[in-house]
Amino acid sequence: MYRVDNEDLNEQVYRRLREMIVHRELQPDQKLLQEELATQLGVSRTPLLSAFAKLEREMLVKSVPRRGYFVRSITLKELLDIYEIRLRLETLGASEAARKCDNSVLEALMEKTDHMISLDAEMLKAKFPEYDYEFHTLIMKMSGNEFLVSMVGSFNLVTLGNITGMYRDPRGSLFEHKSILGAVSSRDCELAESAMYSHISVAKSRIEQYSKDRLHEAEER
Amino acid sequence: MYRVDNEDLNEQVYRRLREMIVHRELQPDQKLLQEELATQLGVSRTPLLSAFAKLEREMLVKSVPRRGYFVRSITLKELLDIYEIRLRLETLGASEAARKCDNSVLEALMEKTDHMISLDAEMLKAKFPEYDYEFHTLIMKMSGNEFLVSMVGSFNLVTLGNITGMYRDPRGSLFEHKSILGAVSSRDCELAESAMYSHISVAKSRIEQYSKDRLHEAEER
DNA sequence: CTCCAAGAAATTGTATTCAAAATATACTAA
DNA sequence: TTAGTATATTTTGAATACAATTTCTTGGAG
Repeated sequence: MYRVDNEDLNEQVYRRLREMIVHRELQPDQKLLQEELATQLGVSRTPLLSAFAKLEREMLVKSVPRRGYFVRSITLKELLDIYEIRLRLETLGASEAARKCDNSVLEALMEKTDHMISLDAEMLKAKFPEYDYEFHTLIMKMSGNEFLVSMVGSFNLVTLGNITGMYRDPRGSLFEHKSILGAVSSRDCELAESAMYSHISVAKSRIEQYSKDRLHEAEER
Repeated sequence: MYRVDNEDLNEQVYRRLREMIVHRELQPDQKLLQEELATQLGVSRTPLLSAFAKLEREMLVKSVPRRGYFVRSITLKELLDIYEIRLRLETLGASEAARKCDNSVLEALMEKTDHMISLDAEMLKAKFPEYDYEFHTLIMKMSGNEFLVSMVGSFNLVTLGNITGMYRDPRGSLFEHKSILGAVSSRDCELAESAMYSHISVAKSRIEQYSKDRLHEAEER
């Protein structure tokens, strides 16, 4: 019999570091001092290095040989590149989710979305990022394609850690989520796909707009 | 001044292991004995573990805590899931490549493709997998989206290691490659996208057909 | 005062070590 | 024999150790 619960230090350290990066406890471009981090996490450098290797392939850190590991900072171009990919992958996921839709998961997600809508502005702003990550992950899970889950998952993590300050009012997102869920529950693949497409397009335009504004600001000074 | 050439053991070991898996020197589901592999590669277990961590996120190995690392075997469903994703990602890549196309790379690739066509059947069969990997990678590079390069790259590696025996005559692929290149060089995004779409669709159907045949065979026995 | 060089300190990359867990082996009892 | 258990061996997970490299510091020289 296998022990599925078993989680080695590698994995724990990996998860914790990932969290620290996404939550900005570790700043972009910050050098990851191995001894310091190891002490802080109460482990040796060995599991840390394996965690770094994973995070590297997930674009959350970068390695400069003989210089160490650094939190990877994402440029605007890269962020848009990621959205271009999410546009392709998450539409696929939504379409497949509609095909294979599991009602129990779907209902729970609908309830959660309604619950979010009922929150007041401040509370919503605080809880939205986590919820948003969960929403997108669950849709991908419904698709039954594990690769989608893992890829979209890491893109969303990168996104999460990098769009601080460019968030729009989350309420709009929530209504978009509801239409996606509606399309999925009615098993309409094409509708689900297009609902997801516009949802992500909106977010992408928002980022483009934000970057244009910042450029403008810079010019005016 | 940075030393870009610098490649630490981690990276060397990672590359070598990846090669060994794709070339089937390490069989699917085979347990990766750390001490043995380390000795064989002339390193200690430390860099090996970092390499494993990377390969794990690349779906080439899987970790079973306290039991070790194993070469990941891909099921037919997973292979088809991968093709579904490639269909989405590589069409995006082809379209962007057509938009930003760099003629020097393109011409080299065209020549290489023509050269491949001129080879005799046996030679072609031997050299095709490597060439195919390069073709798809270069198209993604032309797109200018680094994430596409790395994602499609690892999918192609997984594919490469798992479609042994289901290869069709590569000559057909080469002609499809030529139409993709044609579309890219004429900067026609939509045509490039659809050419890539049908190219990957053909490969996908081939796999579906193969799996049906195998099922049939099994029933007849 | 600034720039550079030499030496000291810190940090990384990698090997080695050791404890804990898993696997294999040998022995005993039915 | 065969199953089950105790013991030995192997293997993993993780800390420690150490050499090589980078970074910091200090002390001139211009």
